[in-house]
Amino acid sequence: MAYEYEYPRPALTVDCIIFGLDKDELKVMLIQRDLEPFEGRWALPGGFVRVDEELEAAALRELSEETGITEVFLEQLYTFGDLQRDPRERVVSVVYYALVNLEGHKIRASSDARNAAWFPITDMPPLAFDHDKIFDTALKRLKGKIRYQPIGFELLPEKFTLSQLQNVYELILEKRLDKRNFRRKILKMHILKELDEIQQDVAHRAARLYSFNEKKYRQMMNKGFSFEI
Amino acid sequence: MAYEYEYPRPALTVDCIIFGLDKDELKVMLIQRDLEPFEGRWALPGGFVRVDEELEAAALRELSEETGITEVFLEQLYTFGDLQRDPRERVVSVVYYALVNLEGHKIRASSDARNAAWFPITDMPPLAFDHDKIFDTALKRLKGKIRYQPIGFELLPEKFTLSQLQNVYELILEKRLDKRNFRRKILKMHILKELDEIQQDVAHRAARLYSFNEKKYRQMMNKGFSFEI
DNA sequence: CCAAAAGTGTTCTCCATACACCCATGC
DNA sequence: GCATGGGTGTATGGAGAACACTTTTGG
Repeated sequence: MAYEYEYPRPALTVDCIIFGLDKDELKVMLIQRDLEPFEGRWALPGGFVRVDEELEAAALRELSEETGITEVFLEQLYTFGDLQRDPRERVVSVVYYALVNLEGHKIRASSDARNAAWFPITDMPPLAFDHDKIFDTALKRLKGKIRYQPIGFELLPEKFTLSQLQNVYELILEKRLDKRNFRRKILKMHILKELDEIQQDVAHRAARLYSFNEKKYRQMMNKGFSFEI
Repeated sequence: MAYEYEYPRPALTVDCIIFGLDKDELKVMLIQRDLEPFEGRWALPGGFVRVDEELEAAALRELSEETGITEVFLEQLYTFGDLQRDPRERVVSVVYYALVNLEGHKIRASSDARNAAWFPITDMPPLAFDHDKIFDTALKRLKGKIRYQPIGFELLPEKFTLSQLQNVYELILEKRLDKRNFRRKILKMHILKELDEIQQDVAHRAARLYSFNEKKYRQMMNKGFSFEI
């Protein structure tokens, strides 16, 4: 079956840039291409948007096909449309970024035959298409956004310690934070629920666990509260 | 000439939401549709992306065709792709927002037969398609962005008074600011050039004129300075 | 001389920052 | 008992917020 249009149309794809926290490292999921162009190169997962499919649904589908993840923080990043970004034809790509925790979910590396892997953001291979540019844009967005929206929690398991949370901020902002000041600041916001549980299986004093109180956060947002680290 | 594809493709458009400052009011440019669907309704200017045209170039072309403006602040806002946003067929729209000054440039209301006009953001008519949603998104972005990026200047003529600048912030943030604190804060950043000129033709004491020192701003940005109101 | 907006300093409060030691636990 | 990270308080400086009057100019 073929479709006819009066004017040529750009192709429309979605790509996903999936950030995952693995112990003390921030990583990105990449897929090794098995076809030309850029055969053998690593690339962001993505694919065509079906004509009867929402953009976000397409991103979720790609994400689920590649990683098996279903519940995840997902947000539109930017739309990339440079004329030469794909050597085959004009392709405009709406890019979403996702934040996941690699310990909480058991994430399979890949669901199909393609080779998929997590790469530390400090040690990325050269990417196919304009995906290096997309990666830079995503990282910049992440750095900006984490300071004034509570997305740091999305990278952690539901229950986490304050040190883990601080570690997320230090990784993304690329600077050391003062432990006492960080704790005072984040606790003063009253958006964390202090649990009656402690860390397990660590070779030192076990830390208290907290969870993000999203309901409270929404209530406070509606009253003009503004998150800021 | 017709083009064939194996799978149906969504159509791709750009829309522009153009904010203009007119005296003490923030306005948006709208175009009255002369065709179905939504005949007679007001809508954001926009049109199809040509297959050999950059996204931003398409936005600039629409903008120039509708307003005659060529040099203008333009930035990608978001990509809207809801299945039912256009009743005729699946249309994905990459939306850009622009900031212009209505006094500096002589902006014609419209270049073609279509009816175009500026509407105060506080008094908008119901819009065609999902353009109400786009408008809300744009306004939210503007409110967020103006606080930490120097885009307020884009709405003013090259030479402006501090009161005019304060007025821009008050309009967009929808709150009154203290005159002395505002002046102290903005001047302390050293990103304004104090000109040897004063306001003309006002029925009261004439204020000093300033201009935005973009070069200095860039230099400071590279040294880690961060703008914030 | 009146109306309208320009321009200007000080005080107080609060928050960000800097900083070091003892505690609990597992091995 | 030792290594490892957990957990805690205070002092200081700087920035934001609140606040009112005089000056300049045109009409």
